[in-house]
Amino acid sequence: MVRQGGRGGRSVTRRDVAERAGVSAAVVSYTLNGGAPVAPETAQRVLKAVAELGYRPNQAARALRSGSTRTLAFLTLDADDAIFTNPIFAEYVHAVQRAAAERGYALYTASTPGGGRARTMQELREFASRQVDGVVLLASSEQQLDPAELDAVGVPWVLVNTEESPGGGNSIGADLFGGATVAMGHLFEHGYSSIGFVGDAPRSEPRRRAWREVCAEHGVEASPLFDVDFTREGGREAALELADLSSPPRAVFVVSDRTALGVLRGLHECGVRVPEDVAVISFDGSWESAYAWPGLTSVRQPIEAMAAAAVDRLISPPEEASHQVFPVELIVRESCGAHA
Amino acid sequence: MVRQGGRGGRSVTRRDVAERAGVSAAVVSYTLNGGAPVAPETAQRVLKAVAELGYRPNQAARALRSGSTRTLAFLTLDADDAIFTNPIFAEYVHAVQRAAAERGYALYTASTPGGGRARTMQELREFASRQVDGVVLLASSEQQLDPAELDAVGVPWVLVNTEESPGGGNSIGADLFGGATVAMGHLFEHGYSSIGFVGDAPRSEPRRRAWREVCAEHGVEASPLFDVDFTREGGREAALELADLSSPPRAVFVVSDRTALGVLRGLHECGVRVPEDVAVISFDGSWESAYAWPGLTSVRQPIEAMAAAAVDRLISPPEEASHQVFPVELIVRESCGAHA
DNA sequence: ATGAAAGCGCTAACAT
DNA sequence: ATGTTAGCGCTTTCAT
Repeated sequence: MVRQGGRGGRSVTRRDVAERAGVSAAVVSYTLNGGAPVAPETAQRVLKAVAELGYRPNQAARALRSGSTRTLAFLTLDADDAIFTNPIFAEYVHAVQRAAAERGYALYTASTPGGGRARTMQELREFASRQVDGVVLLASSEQQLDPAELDAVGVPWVLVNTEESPGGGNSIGADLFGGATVAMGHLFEHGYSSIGFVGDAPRSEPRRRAWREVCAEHGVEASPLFDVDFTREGGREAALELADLSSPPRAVFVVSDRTALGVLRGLHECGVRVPEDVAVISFDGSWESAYAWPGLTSVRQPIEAMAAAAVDRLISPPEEASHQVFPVELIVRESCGAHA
Repeated sequence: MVRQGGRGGRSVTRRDVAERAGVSAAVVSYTLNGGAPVAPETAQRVLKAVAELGYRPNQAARALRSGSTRTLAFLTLDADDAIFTNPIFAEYVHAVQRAAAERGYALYTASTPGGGRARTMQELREFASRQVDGVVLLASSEQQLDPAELDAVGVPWVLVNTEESPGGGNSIGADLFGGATVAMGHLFEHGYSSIGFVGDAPRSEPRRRAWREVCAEHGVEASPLFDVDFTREGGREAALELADLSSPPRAVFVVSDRTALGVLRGLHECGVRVPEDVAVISFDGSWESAYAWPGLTSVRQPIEAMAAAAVDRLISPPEEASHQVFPVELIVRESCGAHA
């Protein structure tokens, strides 16, 4: 018969340890949490008893008492499967998980499968009732959040993968505009003078803005624009359209690796060579970009640093909420045709 | 000033609700949990108060009292980055997360970055002390677990992504042997008669066994064997080796999509055409395989079904521990050269 | 340096 | 049908 869980009154409690060590229950707590000085010899006995009994403090009780569960949550606000379908998102969860673990926090993960804002708030309240110490929200372009409404739940939160929100609040994002500018500059530098844009981005979106402005600086028209889904299939469709054009652009800038993978696939299908016929440059720098064929030149987002910053913000909230921008880095591979 | 969390004595408790609804605290509980009959009209008042106050039961208190947190944990026993680097693993976490959510459970995720068995046990105990109701362990080929040791922690567990363990315990896995047999059969059926094997698998591993046996049935030598890392880079190295052979095999069976992606990449680098020069068939059926170039023919693992089964096993443990095998399905795409 | 005891918010057994 | 009450295991204040 297998013992079923630490529950059911079977498990070792602080009382058992106290008895075995011949001290009061309080001393066990002191020894373990350093709430008060304990004689070295006493501590020794307590620790021995803890080890012998295999005692682990009941975290539910600790949480009830202290108000903190030493737990964070990660909430994906995107379409249901984005979190495992978009490698950069998967990397984000993992990085947050690691950052949390390093600081002694456990991590809940959840997603709101297309439920919109109401669903997000519901999930946030669920985590609040689970007494989490903070929530990392992975932004989606579709879902507009209201900082005030978020604050009202009473759980510290930070929004990642986002631009600065006019509503304020704590948020973290990569330097999209800067990265796209560098990428576009790289393309022009290497002699491409007709550059298309692939992605699901509104006119004002930083990457799209950078595309337009850098084109303007070089006196060429920013065109064509492929406004497609932020998925592999979206990228593939853009490629098919492109291949059908009478005078296709000589290069394309794609908003994300996930979409770019679809572009690559679509171009292959049509027999369009990369980079000989069309050069491709992309954004994210996920591992996927490294093993694509040809290797995808991409603007790398510093996921680890951003994840760590997000966790730190939750654990020690800054005086004032703000948006934090992280620098990006162009990783040159084969798809842009400029590889050494 | 932002309110900091549901903790700190600020939050709404069952008492507040009781007062506002003009009932005792117990009735609030009854209304919410159905522990006892409540007059419809009273229930109405309670629910109204709950809504007005935005009350959510404190889960720490509930857990302390009832012993159940309605929480599961997902623990990856693999190299640190496998969970986001291997798409099929990422899909697994997500599927478990969904299955758990559908049943009203939250999910912790964690990984044991190369810490070996001791680290795993430690993590398991950590979850036990957090009063989780069960743990899904995602197996790694490197780490051998001892069911008895696992049981001793006192948390229900189930091992997924594994073959039957001689030590017993609850486990779940896909029909590796059957799937590989079908894949190999498909290759022979389409006229390939020299088939290599790429993967990090011991002699007795089901996929490798199937490769050997099906080759034997067709009277051909099972060769060459590329014993490489279970990573993209491993696959790439195998491809480079293969391209260097004086008489390379006409097809290869690769143990996983992740490795196969590396193979594809390596073959492209060497100018080896797929499937014209070498056909490739793989295992997992992750989304990655669909958008590879050429589309990867792969044996699809029923991740969702296995994830759901894992969660069900934890929530309602079977009388007797056992290993459960799930059927797989061959998805034919371009890489095997047999696409319609 | 150590112990006694209050109480976190909840569920459930028992009383009405 | 509703109220009263005893803890769940812990941290922490206040005594000693």
